[in-house]
Amino acid sequence: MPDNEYNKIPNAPVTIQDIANLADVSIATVSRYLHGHLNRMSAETAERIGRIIKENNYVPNKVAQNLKQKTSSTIGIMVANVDDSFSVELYKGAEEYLFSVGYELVLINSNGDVDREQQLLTEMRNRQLAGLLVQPVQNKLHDFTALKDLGLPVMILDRHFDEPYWPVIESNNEEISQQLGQLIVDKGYEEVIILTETVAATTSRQLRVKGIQEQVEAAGLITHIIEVDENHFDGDAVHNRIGELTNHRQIKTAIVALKEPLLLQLVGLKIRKNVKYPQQIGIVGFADTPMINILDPDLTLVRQNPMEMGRMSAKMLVAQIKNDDLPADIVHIKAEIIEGTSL
Amino acid sequence: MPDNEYNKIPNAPVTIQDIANLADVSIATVSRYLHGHLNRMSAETAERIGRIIKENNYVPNKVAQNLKQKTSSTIGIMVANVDDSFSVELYKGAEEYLFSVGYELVLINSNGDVDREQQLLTEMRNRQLAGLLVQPVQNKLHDFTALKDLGLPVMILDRHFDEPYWPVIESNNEEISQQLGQLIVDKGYEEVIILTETVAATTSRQLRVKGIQEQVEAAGLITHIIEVDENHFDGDAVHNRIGELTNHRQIKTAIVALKEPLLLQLVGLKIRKNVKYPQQIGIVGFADTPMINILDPDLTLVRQNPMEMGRMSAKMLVAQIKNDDLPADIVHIKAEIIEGTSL
DNA sequence: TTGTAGGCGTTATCAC
DNA sequence: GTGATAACGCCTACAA
Repeated sequence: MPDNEYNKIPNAPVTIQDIANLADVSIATVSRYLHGHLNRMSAETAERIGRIIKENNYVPNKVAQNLKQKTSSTIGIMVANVDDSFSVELYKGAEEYLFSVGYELVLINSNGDVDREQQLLTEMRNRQLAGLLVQPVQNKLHDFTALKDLGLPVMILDRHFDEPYWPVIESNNEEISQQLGQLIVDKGYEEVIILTETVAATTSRQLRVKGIQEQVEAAGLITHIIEVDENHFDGDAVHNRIGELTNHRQIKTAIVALKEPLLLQLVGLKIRKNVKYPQQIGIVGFADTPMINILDPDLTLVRQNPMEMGRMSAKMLVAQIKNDDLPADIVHIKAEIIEGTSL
Repeated sequence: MPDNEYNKIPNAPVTIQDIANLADVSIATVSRYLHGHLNRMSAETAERIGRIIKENNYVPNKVAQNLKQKTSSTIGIMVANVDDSFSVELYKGAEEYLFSVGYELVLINSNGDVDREQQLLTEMRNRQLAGLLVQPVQNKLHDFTALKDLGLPVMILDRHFDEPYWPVIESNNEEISQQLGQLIVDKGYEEVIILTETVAATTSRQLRVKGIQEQVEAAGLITHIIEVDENHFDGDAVHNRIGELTNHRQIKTAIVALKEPLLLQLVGLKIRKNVKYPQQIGIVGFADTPMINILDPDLTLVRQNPMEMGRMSAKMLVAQIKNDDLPADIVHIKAEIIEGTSL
């Protein structure tokens, strides 16, 4: 049955064929028009096609385009935790750049769950994405090989694997932590408590602990690590543990929160327990949102630049897509220490 | 050229045709296998196909499936502002439900920009999405008609339009604001200051102001509205203005922040300026993240339930997709007042 | 139980 | 200048 009779269902999207029929040309000509090959047709034809496209509100079907072209202008970013503003900033940085160069960025959340990550990864495999930005949940990606086989351009954010395969964007975790350690030493602290989630789970935590310890222990200080579960934070327990470790605040101690939510908890404790900082106890932590400063402008903190990390990773991803080769292996985005009075 | 010779480029994704060749059956049989029609083939065939799919790590090409089926299992959610945890919670609630029923949810950010919203909307039109969740930036959607023509299932979150077309999920803004107004009256306040971004821009703000004013002015109190730009918050200016309005705290005044970031700013001011609350000045605000309570557990606040809003909207969207009809016009998700001591 | 073939909406290579 | 037409990978009547 020829297509130029009107047996369309209502709301059926208009196709290139519809436009061709209405304009009385072939779909090839319409396609040429759409791709700007206006020199290959008469001015009238072009005008007519243009008008009819406008009138009928025609937009090419991306799915068909993607199928044909075996790629799309959509890039995915799989973040570890949308609740974490760090992840959101990664998205924003990447999105800003990608939008400016004609890609769309689509976010999915592995929600800190490795199985979920695995599942989403397989689902993304056959999506005809142009590329993928991944902030892995842990130190390794499970579906590693499947992605490799696919030849899909990938960037790894905020973590790295033992065997690097894709380029990595990270904060200069070790370096900045050394600086922080040095600062703690310089300020005359006698002991250091590191408040963190399970250290072994991510490279960033490992590097931070390493950096701080190196510097601080070289100066003869003792470090303690308190590992907590962010989702079941027991303020009183932590407060008591800190009390024990500091011999009830007789020892001048710096407490370092390796992650913003933990720093927040610490600030909350400080307010509630009415502890006097930083005379005997100094606090400092990693934090990336401006918000925390609204609350306590005097906090000393280590500020990463997740937005820049997102932007840079997007640039490198596009480079991969275009050149089909890998730029650098690993790029460090500088974090900085903002000195307040809490340390 | 027949497809069963190996002229594939390396990394070319394996197709149903490849599997058919390797298994020595037709693609129809493989397709049947994939769709679980195992009764329509011999056990050996099924076993063989299954094995070969495993071995070759085959996953059907979603793009081709979508093109053929004219729909997909992907749902989009366009949020007004990823920086706002409210938007993120909407996403999470929707995602949780959709994931459980086999859809994927993909987030895009209009970033509070109506033009951006417009553009993304047109880009989404031809994406073969199964449905779309939208938290509009303002009281109206521009590309309204284009979406209508498409017959795409849509849910509107957190805003509503003058001419409702799609079902809406909202907080019970007016009702809860009336309750809040009553609470303020009951607590013996003499004046009310409402701190908000431009009221006219969104229905939720309008309804909140309306609810509070109704209740409070019925009791003879005066209300003042301070409209600020969240992104250029001038703490000192707001502090001074509050000072003027309260005759330098001689008048017992309740300050209501209509949005979490503004409440945060208020708390920040309170800390920095060392103002004594709530003897003369009470503060209360809309806030949705638990975080704010870590900082100040004594805050009285209005907590919406964005996660439930996301979940409910997702359910209703799926209902639309399945039944092709609209459930209810508008659903209100209850907010609640958490009483602390700050008001 | 299994295969053939047409079509989903595009793109692009040929022809004319 | 313009139009057929063969893919892209998959689904699904309809045959066999």
